[in-house]
Amino acid sequence: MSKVSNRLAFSDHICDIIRRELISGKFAHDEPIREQKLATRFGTSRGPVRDALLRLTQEGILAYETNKGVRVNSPLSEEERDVVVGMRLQLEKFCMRKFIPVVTSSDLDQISILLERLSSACKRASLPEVAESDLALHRYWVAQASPHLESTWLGLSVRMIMKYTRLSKYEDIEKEHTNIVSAILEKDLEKTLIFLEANII
Amino acid sequence: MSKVSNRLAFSDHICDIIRRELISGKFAHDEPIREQKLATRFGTSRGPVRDALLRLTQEGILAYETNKGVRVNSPLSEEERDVVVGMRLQLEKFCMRKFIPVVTSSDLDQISILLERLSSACKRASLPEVAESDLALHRYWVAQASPHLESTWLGLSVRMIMKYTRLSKYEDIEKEHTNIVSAILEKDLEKTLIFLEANII
DNA sequence: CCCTGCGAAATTGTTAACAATTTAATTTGA
DNA sequence: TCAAATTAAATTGTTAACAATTTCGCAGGG
Repeated sequence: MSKVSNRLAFSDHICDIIRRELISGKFAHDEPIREQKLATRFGTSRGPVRDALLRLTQEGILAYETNKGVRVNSPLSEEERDVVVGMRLQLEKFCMRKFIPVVTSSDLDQISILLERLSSACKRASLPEVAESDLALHRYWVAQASPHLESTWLGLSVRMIMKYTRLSKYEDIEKEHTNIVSAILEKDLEKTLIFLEANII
Repeated sequence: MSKVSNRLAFSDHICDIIRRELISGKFAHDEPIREQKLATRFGTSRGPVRDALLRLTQEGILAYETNKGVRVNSPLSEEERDVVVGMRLQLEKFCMRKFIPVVTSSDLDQISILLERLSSACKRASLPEVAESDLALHRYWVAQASPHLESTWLGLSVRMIMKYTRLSKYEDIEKEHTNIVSAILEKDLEKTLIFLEANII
């Protein structure tokens, strides 16, 4: 029997792993996802897998049909993606306005670590790690500024990133986030928002 | 190929019922919600109840802690609510722009029925029914214009409505929606958007 | 060749039991 | 008396089995 972490339930772990794989394009669009297959792969029963799939359905990554299971949702249209980008930007700018005035040195340490992870992933040109550490960095200030809206933010961001074709230019991603973080270090709100807008497109 | 109506899974049903009760304020904020209690109430086992609670957690209505279960999420701050309102408005205006040019007479029939149900609920001053039919009406054009973003819209709308429903005047709600629908009937996009902005606040 | 039923296999939906963890109630000791 | 330790109860996490439903292959007839 596998060892279960104190804090995390199996279903949380499975949810994160599948989300990461969906982001990095491991599954094709409209491909059906079988509960038993994932259960045996993770060495659990179907229960936790089912929990994870239901949550990803609510995030909009998967689509669910009664008695037919889940499949990878079809991609957003260009127009739909533009709307999602606008909503995420609106949300994340709000979080940044709340965050910057109250940022602590501990926050800056954490952010530096997350940025370093992202830079490293960019240098290695590892798509899954770039996508994951990109989200993790943004998620930090969202969670700090407004934990209530963290799940809303995650849903928008994941759907955005799934349509992301820009992810091939790793050096741009690294530069954009370096700019954002250094603006945060200076506690320069306006500059931060400008770099955010340049990044979230 | 005509689509036969699928029997709804029990968890969907439970999810809808609990959401409605949360919207109408049946549970206090931070009140813990027990799986077994709901299971016996609905005459099922804990499985479907758990599915429903996890989905509502992802919508942001409930908050989840490992090994401690779910509780009603604390209400949004004024600022957070303003952001959510802005995001929902952005999304729903997009849907309306897509919807109005392609609206059919069948759509107009459906909308008229939904508006009538809302008016009736307003006249009876029945909070749960007002909240539900309000959402159902808006949901119609969202689902028609962009089914991909329907779950995103639902999450935003439910969190919005939880914060203010009890303060609203029913006659205002009825009038606002009558205005929106008649503008749709005239296929007047600009007028519709104006009435939408007056309603989603 | 097509297509219509008819099973058989695969898959999801639900349940009850058990394990792990948290919460409470009670005991114990200073 | 109060607080820490301990035990008991309640609650969530996980599992395996069973039921309901869908999907697929295939035979038979037009």
